[in-house]
Amino acid sequence: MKQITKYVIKNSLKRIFLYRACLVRLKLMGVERVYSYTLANETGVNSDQVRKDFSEFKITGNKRGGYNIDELLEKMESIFHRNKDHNLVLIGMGNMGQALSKYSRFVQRNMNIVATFDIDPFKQKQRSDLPVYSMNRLKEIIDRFRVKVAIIAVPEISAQEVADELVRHGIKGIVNFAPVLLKMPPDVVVNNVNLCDELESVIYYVHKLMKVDGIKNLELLYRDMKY
Amino acid sequence: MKQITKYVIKNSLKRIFLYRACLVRLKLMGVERVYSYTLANETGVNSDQVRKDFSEFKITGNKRGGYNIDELLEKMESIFHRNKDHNLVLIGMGNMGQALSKYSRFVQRNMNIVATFDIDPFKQKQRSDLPVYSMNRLKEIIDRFRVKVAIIAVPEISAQEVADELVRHGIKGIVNFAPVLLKMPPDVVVNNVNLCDELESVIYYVHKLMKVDGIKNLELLYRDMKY
DNA sequence: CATATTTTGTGATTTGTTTCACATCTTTTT
DNA sequence: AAAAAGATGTGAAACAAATCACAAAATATG
Ligand SMILES: NC(=O)c1ccc[n+]([C@@H]2O[C@H](COP(=O)([O-])OP(=O)(O)OC[C@H]3O[C@@H](n4cnc5c(N)ncnc54)[C@H](O)[C@@H]3O)[C@@H](O)[C@H]2O)c1
Ligand SMILES: NC(=O)c1ccc[n+]([C@@H]2O[C@H](COP(=O)([O-])OP(=O)(O)OC[C@H]3O[C@@H](n4cnc5c(N)ncnc54)[C@H](O)[C@@H]3O)[C@@H](O)[C@H]2O)c1
Repeated sequence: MKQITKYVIKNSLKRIFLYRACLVRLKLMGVERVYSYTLANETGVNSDQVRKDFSEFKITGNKRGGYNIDELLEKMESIFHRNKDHNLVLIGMGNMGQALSKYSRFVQRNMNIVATFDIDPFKQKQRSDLPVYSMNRLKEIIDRFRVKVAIIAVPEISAQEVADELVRHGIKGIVNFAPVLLKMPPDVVVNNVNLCDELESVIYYVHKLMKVDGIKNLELLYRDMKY
Repeated sequence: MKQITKYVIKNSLKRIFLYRACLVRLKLMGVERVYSYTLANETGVNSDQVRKDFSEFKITGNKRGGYNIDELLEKMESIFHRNKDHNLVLIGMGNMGQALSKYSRFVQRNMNIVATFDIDPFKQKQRSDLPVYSMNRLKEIIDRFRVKVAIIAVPEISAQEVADELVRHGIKGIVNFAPVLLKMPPDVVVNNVNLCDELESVIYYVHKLMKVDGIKNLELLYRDMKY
């Protein structure tokens, strides 16, 4: 029962990520407690929204006293299952795959790429920080490290095939950099990251902004962009 | 007059990108005409939505006859200003920058990275397909190629500073890979691409899916994920 | 050429999200 | 200790997005 599988990160979840990043920064600066409007200012949303978002995720603070940063972060960590480590596999060690494999922030956030895979025997021989295996060791590694989430960075043409194999071996979540919609069973989460689209949408909005004349229209446009 | 600047690609715009990719594929397969439900099937949305989206972007077809693929694509090209070329600059030729600079699909979609920049003199000397300049040639290149949109792939710590410089030289749109919110004048469009967040959100939804028991809850979850 | 069929395009309706407004709780001040 | 001030948390209201439903148009059929 395969179907086109894709999802959009809910805006409220996106904002939660924003708040968290902001909290981490404030904590480093020695701040201990924040108010909804503190977070609002720092993240460019409004304070009602901050509180509503918190309410959606069952996060509470102290009336009048705001929120204790440590408590907030702890709650968020448990919401995002960051108290445990998450093992990942990365398929495709081309340009994109190499860059991702070297990205240290994944580890900082408890997401460890335990191994990478490529069909190209040459790529397998290159030495890099992470092992590059051939595809026939996929099952072994996924089982050994109990991997549930994979990153696909193979060419468009191979993406579906690779995704199918991943799912056969028990993968339940995929971040897909190939610009294709994958057909997957409904219990697999697929997040498509399409960098061309991200760029094009900026170009689109820039053109729109340049065409706008009056202040009125500008405000309408900002609304449109969810400013 | 700087402020936190960010925007979210409207879902309707995201879907338009989806339709276009699908149309390109169908055209290659020799298909000439599509119906709203064709696109709906291929992209996993429903056909009412396809028509509503088209209506939002002033795209029309023939009653009973559906849409002619060539006409559709032409209209979309003009909506996205793809009839003209778009020159881009890329700042930061580290792991991410290198990968992006080699991504051929940008060019296929009329987006040309005309030059890249890095403060590291060593990076400037490496030979690559694209020139790697020092930052003091930024203005010259932006002016010469009438660049309006830039890609930031420098470390978090330098991103704001680099963005400020870009804006001083006339850049109006930024795709920012550094995990920081930029403070920008309101007439600059900033699209933050945060790959950690993309991954974490998948982990989040995978956990949610695994916890779900009944079919009922599954449906609720799908709704939540904008399946 | 009249009738049946199919598909678009869009108001009307439903569903979802954001903003508003204020009761409630907590801390500070007098 | 009472009053004032400041912040949260959450229904209600306003706004936005998605789905429904159907008239209107185009094509096919007999
Ligand atoms: N390079 C970028 O900046 C960039 C940006 C956005 C998206 N992408 C997308 O990411 C994907 C990879 O891009 P890239 O530039 O790294 O391409 P690439 O050609 O450099 O790398 C692809 C890698 O995948 C490997 N591969 C191919 N088929 C495979 C298979 N069946 N199983 C395992 N490995 C396989 C190849 O050996 C190669 O190493 C593409 O879909 C591309 O569209 C790339
Ligand atoms: N590598 C990844 O896969 C990845 C993924 C997502 C996001 N990012 C983000 O992208 C950015 C770059 O990541 P990276 O892995 O390529 O880092 P990197 O350290 O490999 O590269 C950064 C490059 O920027 C250059 N630089 C530093 N300061 C500069 C300045 N002021 N002006 C011009 N150039 C400057 C450095 O010389 C270096 O070449 C970071 O913000 C990172 O968080 C990277």
